Amino acid sequence: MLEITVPVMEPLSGLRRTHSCGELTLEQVGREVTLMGWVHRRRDLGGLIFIDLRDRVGITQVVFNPQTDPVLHKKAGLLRGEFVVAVTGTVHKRPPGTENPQIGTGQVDVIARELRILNTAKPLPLQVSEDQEVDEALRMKYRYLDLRRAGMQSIMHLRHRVTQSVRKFFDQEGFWEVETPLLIKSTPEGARDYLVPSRTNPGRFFALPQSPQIFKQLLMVAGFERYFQIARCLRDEDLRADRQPEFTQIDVEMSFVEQEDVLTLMERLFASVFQECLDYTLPIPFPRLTYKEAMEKYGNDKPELRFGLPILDVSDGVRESEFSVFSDTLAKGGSVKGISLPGKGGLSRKDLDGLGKLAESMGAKGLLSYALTDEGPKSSILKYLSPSSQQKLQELAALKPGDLLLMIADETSRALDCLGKLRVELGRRFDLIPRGKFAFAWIVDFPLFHYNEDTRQLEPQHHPFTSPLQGDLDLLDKDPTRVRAAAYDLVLNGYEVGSGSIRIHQRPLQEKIFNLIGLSMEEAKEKFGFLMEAFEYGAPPHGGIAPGLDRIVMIMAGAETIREVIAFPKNQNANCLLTGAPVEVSEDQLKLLRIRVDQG
RNA sequence: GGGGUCGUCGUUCAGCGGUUUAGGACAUCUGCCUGUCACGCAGAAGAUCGAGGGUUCGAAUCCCUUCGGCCCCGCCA
Repeated sequence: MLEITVPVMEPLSGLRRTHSCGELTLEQVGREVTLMGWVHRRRDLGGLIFIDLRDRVGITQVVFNPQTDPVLHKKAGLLRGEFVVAVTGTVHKRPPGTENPQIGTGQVDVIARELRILNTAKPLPLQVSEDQEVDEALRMKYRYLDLRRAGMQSIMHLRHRVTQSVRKFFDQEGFWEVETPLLIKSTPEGARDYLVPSRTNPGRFFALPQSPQIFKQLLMVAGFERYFQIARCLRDEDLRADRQPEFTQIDVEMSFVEQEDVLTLMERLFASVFQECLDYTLPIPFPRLTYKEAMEKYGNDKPELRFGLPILDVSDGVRESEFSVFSDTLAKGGSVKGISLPGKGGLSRKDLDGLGKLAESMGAKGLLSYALTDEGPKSSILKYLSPSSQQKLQELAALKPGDLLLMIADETSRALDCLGKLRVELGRRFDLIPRGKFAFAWIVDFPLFHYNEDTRQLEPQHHPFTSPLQGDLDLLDKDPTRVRAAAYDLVLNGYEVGSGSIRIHQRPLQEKIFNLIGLSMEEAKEKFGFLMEAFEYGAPPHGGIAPGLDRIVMIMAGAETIREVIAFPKNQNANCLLTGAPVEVSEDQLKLLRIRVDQG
């Protein structure tokens, strides 16, 4: 008898997989099958050996019996976690009482006739077969193992289905998928560019695209009319849980459309994608809020709309109060803003202090409360509030018995900002945010510009190719900060997941905007002359949007960070912990590019 | 650039100035086990407590510095 003591790696040599590990049912009983995959778990009972064989699809139990084939059984005893094997055997109905209802293939097992060990595996730095939390740095270093785990497989499969669903939708709608260049001209406005030196043009550099913006507009000038691209975008900026240096946009541009056309198309896109990929019916149309409404009701331009608790202006309720925080704030033109918390009037002093601390950490000077308890109104500033003030306050906040009103008095924008952050945290703490809900919304009527105090210069809120709203054109000269843009953001569960606009398609207006943001005619020509020239050869009116694929999939998957939905993400320092990139390069490489590194 | 937080066997977690020879679970190794399915049982090996410095009779534990991970501010047209 052949004595096997160490696993020998064997070739496939013609062996073909007949089934996946996820598809065997009672239907295949009696048939000989060949499965290939990884040893997920082994249960060596001394006699019988059970192997859970895993592939991308599922898990099938393979049985090795020492009585039917002692040599094979001995070989099976050498198997360890994550060995790669091919098994040929017969599908059997499991003996009664040994079925496993937890897996789809649990009615059957495969009695092995042949086992080939295609590769071995060392003991693992992280457990593929278990769903425990593992240090993220370790996951990144061994990302190929991390990606084997069920959770990551299902997320990456979801991502695949989303991109396929997006492609199908756009194809049906008559859009052409076009690839735009990765090596492009650097235009240092906005985010920092990743630069690529050109060996054939020493001393000159390409930039990697922050988005395909200009090229998709040129495609409209080219008469493509409807374009989309699953496009990689690159920005050399600092990272966040929802920001990676390279990320993917569903880039879209259309000719002969107005804002409404883009919005409704996107609503149909996401309704279709969510239905197909999650079997979730999105209510359309999505709610639309103006930028101003969003700021006033939710304190930011990407409101979390899975729950209510809008911010209220209660200034009128405390206008007559002699409490100096109120009077001073209002005298200086600030506001008193509040959030009404139904049923939370019974919170203890300690709870309220905790919320106060929280508000302070969010930039508030303090948090004031007013509660309607069983024993009547309760507030640390009760003595400053006359009965009529209280009456007014209760009306403004629609307070019912048992409710709590939290207030911040400050410069209006700061009060809104703090309450906006507080609102979301209150939603979390009091568990007001429904799980499994997807609340899309549009934010519209953004200002075209914002004023940068440091540079004393108007800057585009979106980008300089955004068209002003038709009705606000006359304000461009009079009061540019009041000009609204034909721009729109798509918001989902408190994340900005897309941003778009109707573009400028006429040279004179484009020149005017460049001028207003302080770009001289020379600079404008130097940077964007080719675009303005294109506008002179019959550019159609056009507009578009670019939803962020990573963020949307992250939210669909219920993941906490964008890294969870990217196969090989960077860490917070924009390093790849798996490959070690970025790395220093050799003197020879630099010489070829005529680059010297300042070791500073 | 700034603020916060974490770092203990391969993994995950406990220990947070002294009954610690740093403990459990999983993984690994050895033995037993023929219907297990997170198999079970018995045993073994495995950790200079991220690194460096300091305080102390005594430091995984307190302090400082530093490195690394994560979260946030700035930044992201």
